[in-house]
Amino acid sequence: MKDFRRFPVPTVFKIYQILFAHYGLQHWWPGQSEFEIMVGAVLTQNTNWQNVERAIGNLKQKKLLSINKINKLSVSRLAKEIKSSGFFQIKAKRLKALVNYLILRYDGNIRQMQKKKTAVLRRELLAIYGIGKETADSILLYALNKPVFVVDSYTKRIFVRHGYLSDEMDYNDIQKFFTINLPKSVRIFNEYHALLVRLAKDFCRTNPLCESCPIKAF
DNA sequence: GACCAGGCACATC
DNA sequence: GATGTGCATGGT
Repeated sequence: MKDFRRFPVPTVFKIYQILFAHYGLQHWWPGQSEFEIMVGAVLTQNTNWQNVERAIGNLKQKKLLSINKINKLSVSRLAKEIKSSGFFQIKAKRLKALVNYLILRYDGNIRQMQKKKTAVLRRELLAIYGIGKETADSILLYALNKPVFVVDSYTKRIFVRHGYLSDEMDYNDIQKFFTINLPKSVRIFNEYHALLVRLAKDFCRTNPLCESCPIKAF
């Protein structure tokens, strides 16, 4: 039995406050529409965000960044347009699967989608080809404003290194850890995940031993 | 040239 | 259910 309450609310929240004080607002998710956020969530799978930005920029420039446009594109054409994001063949299929779902289930109307319950949406998203837990939760939190904590490899790495989580904990375990120990707030979940990514990019890369990490100040 | 980046599906045991 | 592998670009 894993003891998720070993580090109660004040600690997990305090770490959030420290990161926020250190880095400030991160303004996530970078994207001008709900659909753009969803596309970014798929394209960023195991991929540097800079490469994703190129791909999204290309789609925008060619006026292809819409549900209907992508629905009409062939997989091979779409793959060509998102090449810079890597894994482009498979990601083209994944994007097609996503827009197919949006059109079939919601007639391409994301506002309609937002009215549904979080648990229902999560099940639906996870059933789409190419959408796993992190991508589904990113879409729920950042595109649909649902209070779901997003776990990624950075989240685990950071909290394992600092001794708050054990290495054998999986996605569900880690998500539960944060959900139990934080107020259920879209704003906090949004900012916390963004801050962890910021910390990982900004600090962890050059300081693998975590020396002088802001989290250590706690 | 090696290594990494905001995962996922699928095969195999 | 756990573990291994393919997918691929662009920066460091």
